[in-house]
Amino acid sequence: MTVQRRPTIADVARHAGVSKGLVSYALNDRPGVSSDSRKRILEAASDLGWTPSLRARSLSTGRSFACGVVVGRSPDVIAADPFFHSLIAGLEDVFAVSGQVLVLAVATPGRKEAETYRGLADDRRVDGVVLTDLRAGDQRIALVQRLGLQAVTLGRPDVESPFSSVSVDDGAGIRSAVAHLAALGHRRVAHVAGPPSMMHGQRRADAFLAAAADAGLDPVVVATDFSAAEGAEATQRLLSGGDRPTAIVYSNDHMAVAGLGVAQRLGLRVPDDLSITGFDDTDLGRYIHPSLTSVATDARAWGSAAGRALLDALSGAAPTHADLAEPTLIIRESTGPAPSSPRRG
Amino acid sequence: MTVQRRPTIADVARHAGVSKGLVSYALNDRPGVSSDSRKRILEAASDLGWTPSLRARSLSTGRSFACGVVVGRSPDVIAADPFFHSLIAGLEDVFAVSGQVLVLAVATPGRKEAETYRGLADDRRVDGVVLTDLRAGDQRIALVQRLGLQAVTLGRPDVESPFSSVSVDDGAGIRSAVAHLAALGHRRVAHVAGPPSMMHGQRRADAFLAAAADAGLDPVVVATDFSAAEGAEATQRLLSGGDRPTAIVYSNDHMAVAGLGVAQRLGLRVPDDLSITGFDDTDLGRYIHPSLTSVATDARAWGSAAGRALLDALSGAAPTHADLAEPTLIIRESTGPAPSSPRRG
DNA sequence: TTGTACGCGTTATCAT
DNA sequence: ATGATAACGCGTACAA
Repeated sequence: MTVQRRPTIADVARHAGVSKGLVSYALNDRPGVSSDSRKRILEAASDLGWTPSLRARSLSTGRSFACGVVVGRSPDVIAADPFFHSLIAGLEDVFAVSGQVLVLAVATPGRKEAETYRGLADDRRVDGVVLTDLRAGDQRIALVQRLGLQAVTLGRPDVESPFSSVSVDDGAGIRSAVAHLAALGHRRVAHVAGPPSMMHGQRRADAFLAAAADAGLDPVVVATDFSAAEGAEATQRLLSGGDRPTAIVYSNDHMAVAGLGVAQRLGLRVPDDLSITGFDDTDLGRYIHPSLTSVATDARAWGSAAGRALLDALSGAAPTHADLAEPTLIIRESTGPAPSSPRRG
Repeated sequence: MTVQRRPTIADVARHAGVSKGLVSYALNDRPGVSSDSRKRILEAASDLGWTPSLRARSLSTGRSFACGVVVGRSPDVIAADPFFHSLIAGLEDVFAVSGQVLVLAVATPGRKEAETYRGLADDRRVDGVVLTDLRAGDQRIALVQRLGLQAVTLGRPDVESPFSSVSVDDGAGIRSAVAHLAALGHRRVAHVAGPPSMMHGQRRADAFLAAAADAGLDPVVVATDFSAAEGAEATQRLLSGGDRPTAIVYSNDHMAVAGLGVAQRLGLRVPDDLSITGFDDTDLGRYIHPSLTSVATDARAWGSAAGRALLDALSGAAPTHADLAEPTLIIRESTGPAPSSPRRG
């Protein structure tokens, strides 16, 4: 009675009457194997049901066959952001079919981001990482490079980077929102932005100001940390000030929903007194009342594009810079004609 | 000029003047090493800055030092559920300090759940998994056991299980919501439930019915898939029917917010005409108008308790069954006194 | 084409 | 009781 043991490469070699090394060559489709031996080897392998051992391969190649995402945002902010789930689903779409695995690490106040990357790198728990929420002068790029990891950035960094990037022109999304509002007759428009330290926060704010200038509008921008709390607070400030905007463009849906709550609490009707737009087109926006006009990006497609770019880089490809389809504005009930000005009414 | 190379156990052995094997024994605190040698070995290791190679250890022990979470819900449903982020943060709190890594896998319609578990298991990408969203007669328990993985379940399964479980009495949360509504004078109350196939969906529905019976209320339950879309649809049905409820208890916040939208669209005032309660106490509930009365659970604590239980199991501990603190009802603006009945008004 | 050394920690076996 | 030695896992790379 023989113990059920997983077949090793040595078993295959014995079975095919060749050496271990040759088996490895044959199975990796490399030259230097006669077609006769190759056939015998492949046959033996399939006879025995052999599959390579991940851990042995890992030891001899130094690769881990895993990629990582480090979540650096505070749990509260990220917890409510559907973007990440979609992104991760997109990454998984790609990783799953290529034998990679996705490692998710959370940087906490206690364990800083840099340490988290270092931890993943010095055990080489991952071969590469996806850098999300790019920041101005992002230190992580140099860090990750120094740690010897591959990476792909979501969006083009503003610093020198040896890594591929996959970008979405979220500025275009903001521009279409502003154009939509301008066409509806709004003049005094506000933007509840993300933090200027985050590139997409800043990029959207820049796009907002540029689009407002183009349309000859009177813009105002308030920065937040992307959380519902700060979104609500910013809205409160904007609406209780003297020269109140008639439209607010939010940098994400989450803040837009919170802002809607604030407006309603102040007795303003949306969109009659105030138009609002979100960003991300989350599921919920469709069902609230009024339903939310929002900029739709395809986070899942973004994730799979990023995953592919990372895998390419891991197999030695040169860095590339891909631009995904422009986001589109989904117009719903939360935007409407600007209220006629008090002077005219 | 010598190449900078990571010190191996052989280097430590040479440095300490002993054999490789003895070094391993010493470093793993195993008997058979004289205190003198042990001291020399530990010194040599720290001199050289030696740390064990994860991949070598992995190869020789067969462990991967990673744990997995397989997300089985459809991306749309999960994308909006903050529960997972908090859960994962809690798991990471524990894993990070114990050298484990969290592997996140997403089961898609294309790649079924069972295959996903199998994929993780036969390369032994993970040593154990966290089973979330337990289902009635959950097949995954037998599957995971057959695959030779350790596991911990979130909630007690209704089938024989060799694994530890960590539970939250979400039924108590629902009961407190129903009691709150009963105290406000509501008689005709509805529950927009999760799917009966999911244990927490069913458990909450059961708790709702039991609590309603206790309070002598007139209950109705509608099952959904936990999505905003079905939550909205269920609400529409409930509110356009003849004997309309004066209060709706939702099985999650997401559906409650969608339901709120539907009610407002129908011209109902919340809470004057209709009271609603959510479950999870998500961030957003605080900021919408009216703010949402909701059952608060501590998903992060749940995650870390589950993580600890899994690690214990991996180091050979017997299965345990832990119950976490009961969820609490956070009362906000979306619940109020029952409208006086038409007959009396 | 083939045999063999290598990567590296763990553990079983054997010697003192 | 201590310690050394060698086998093990398994794919890869290189010299023969």
